[in-house]
Amino acid sequence: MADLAGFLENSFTLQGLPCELADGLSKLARPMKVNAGAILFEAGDPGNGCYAILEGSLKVSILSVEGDEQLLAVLGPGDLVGELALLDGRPRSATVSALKAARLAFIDKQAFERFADENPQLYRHMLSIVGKRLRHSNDVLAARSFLPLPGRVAQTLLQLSETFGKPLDNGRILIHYKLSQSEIANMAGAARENVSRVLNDWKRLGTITRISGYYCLERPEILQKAATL
Amino acid sequence: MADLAGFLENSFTLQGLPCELADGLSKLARPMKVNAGAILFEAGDPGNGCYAILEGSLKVSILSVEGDEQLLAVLGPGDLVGELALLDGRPRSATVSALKAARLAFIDKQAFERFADENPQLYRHMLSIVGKRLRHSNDVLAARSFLPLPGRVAQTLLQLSETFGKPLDNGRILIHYKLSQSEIANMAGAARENVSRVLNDWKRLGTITRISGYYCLERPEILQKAATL
DNA sequence: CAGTGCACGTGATACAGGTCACAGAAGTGC
DNA sequence: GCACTTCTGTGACCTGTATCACGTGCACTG
Repeated sequence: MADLAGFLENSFTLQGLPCELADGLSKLARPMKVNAGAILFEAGDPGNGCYAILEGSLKVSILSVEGDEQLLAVLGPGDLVGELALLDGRPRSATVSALKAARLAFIDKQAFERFADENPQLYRHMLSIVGKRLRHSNDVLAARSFLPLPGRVAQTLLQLSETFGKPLDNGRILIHYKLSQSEIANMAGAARENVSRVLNDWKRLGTITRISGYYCLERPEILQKAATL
Repeated sequence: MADLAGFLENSFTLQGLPCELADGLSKLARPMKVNAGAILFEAGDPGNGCYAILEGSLKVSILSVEGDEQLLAVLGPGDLVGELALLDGRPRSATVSALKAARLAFIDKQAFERFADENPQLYRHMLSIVGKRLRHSNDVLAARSFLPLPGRVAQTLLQLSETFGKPLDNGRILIHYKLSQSEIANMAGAARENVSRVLNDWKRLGTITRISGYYCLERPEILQKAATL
C-alpha cells in the first residue's frame, strides 16, 4: 500500500497532468477497492466526488426501464470517472460498475475545489477532459444518426482500441480486453445477434481476427472507412 | 452600440455568472453580427475562441457526407456556443450557423485563459456549463437508444421548451420560436413525415396545439411520460 | 391575382434491423 | 470427468421507420 502515491501520480500523469499537481492531488485522494460486478454508483445518486482508476476496469452505462443497457464507455487504469458530479453539484447521470475488481482513488468534491482554486491549471486540465468526453459523446450520437449497423460496430471497436489497444506490426491493433458480443452490442446500440453477423463477416474478410479470445483489428483503415459519417 | 457592455453583462448573468466576472469578461469580448443563414464555423475548422449570443438564434449541427443533418441544439440569447475550442485547442467538432440574424460577442481563447487564470471561479462556471452539455448529450443518446420515435419527438419538444418556453396558465408551455417540422425531425433523428404524423396524433388528442404558428404544450406531463426511458 | 415556392399531411411500399428460436462451443465449478 | 451456465452462430420472421409519391394550402412576388 506504500506505493499508492506512486500509483496515483502515475495515473494522473497518464492523463497528462503536470507532476507537481498530480502529487498534490494524490494527497487528497482516498484509496479504495471494488469487487468485480459491484456498483460504484447509480444514475440519480447524489454525487460527492470522482474516482481515478488505478487498476481494473469499470463501465459507464445508462439503463432503460426495461433493463436495456446503453454502454457509454469502458474505462481502464489512468481514466477518470464520475467527473460530472465534480462540476455541477447535480446527481450522477449514469451508472458505473466494475467489470473487473478495481482499485480506485476517490477525490472529494470540496477537497478538489479547494485544491483547484489554488491551481487553476488543474481546472484547465479538467476542462480538457470533459471536453474530450463531450466530443466523444457527440461522435457517438452522430454515428447513431448517420451510420448503419456495421459502421456503428466499427466505431465501437475503434473506440475500444483507444483505451485497450496494443499496436502490433503493420498497423494491426490488439484489443487487450475480453469483450463479449453483448458488450459491443450495448455500446453500438444494436442487437447482439446482428453484431455477431457483422463481426463474422469481417472475420471472413480478414478485417479482424481473434487472437486467443481477444479481438485484433487487422485492417483498422477498413473499419475507419466504415465508421466515416 | 453603447449598450454592448450592458448586454454582455446581462447575457453572462443569465448564465449565472457573478456580476464582477461578467463585467471583466465583457471587456474582453469583441462584438460582431451575423446574418440569417450565415455559417459561423464548420466542423474541422480551427477553433480560436467562443461566442456568447446576445440576440438572435443559432443552430449547432453535425452533417453527414450525404448532407443529412443532426441538430444538436438551437440556442438563443444568453447561451454560449463554441466553448469546446476554449477547453482543448482542437478543431471545432460541429457546425454552427445562424437561424436568425444574430449579435454575438466573441471571446478569444488566449484572452479568456489569461482572465480565467486570475479568476478560477470562471473556470468552475465554465465546467458547469460544459457539464450541462455533456449531460444533455448523454440524455439524447439514451433517448436514441431506448425510445421509439414518438418518445424522441417528445424529448425534443421538451428540450426546446427549456430554451424557448414561456409558461402559460395550468402548466401549459408555449415554445416561442418558429419551428419547422424538419428542424424537429433533425433534432429527434427521424424522418420529417413521421414527425408530422406524431405531431398530428398529439394535436388530435389535445396534447399539443398550435397558437399562431407556435407550438404549445398543453399537457407537458404526457410528453414527459412518453420521453421516459 | 396567377405563378412559384416551400412547409405540411397522408397513403403505399420497402427494408434494416430487432426479435425469436434453437444448436453448437466454450468456459466454470464440483 | 460431467453437469451447467454463459457465450456464440445462424436461420426465419416481424415491425418500426425510412422512403417515395403525391395533394393541399399558404406566403411571397412579379
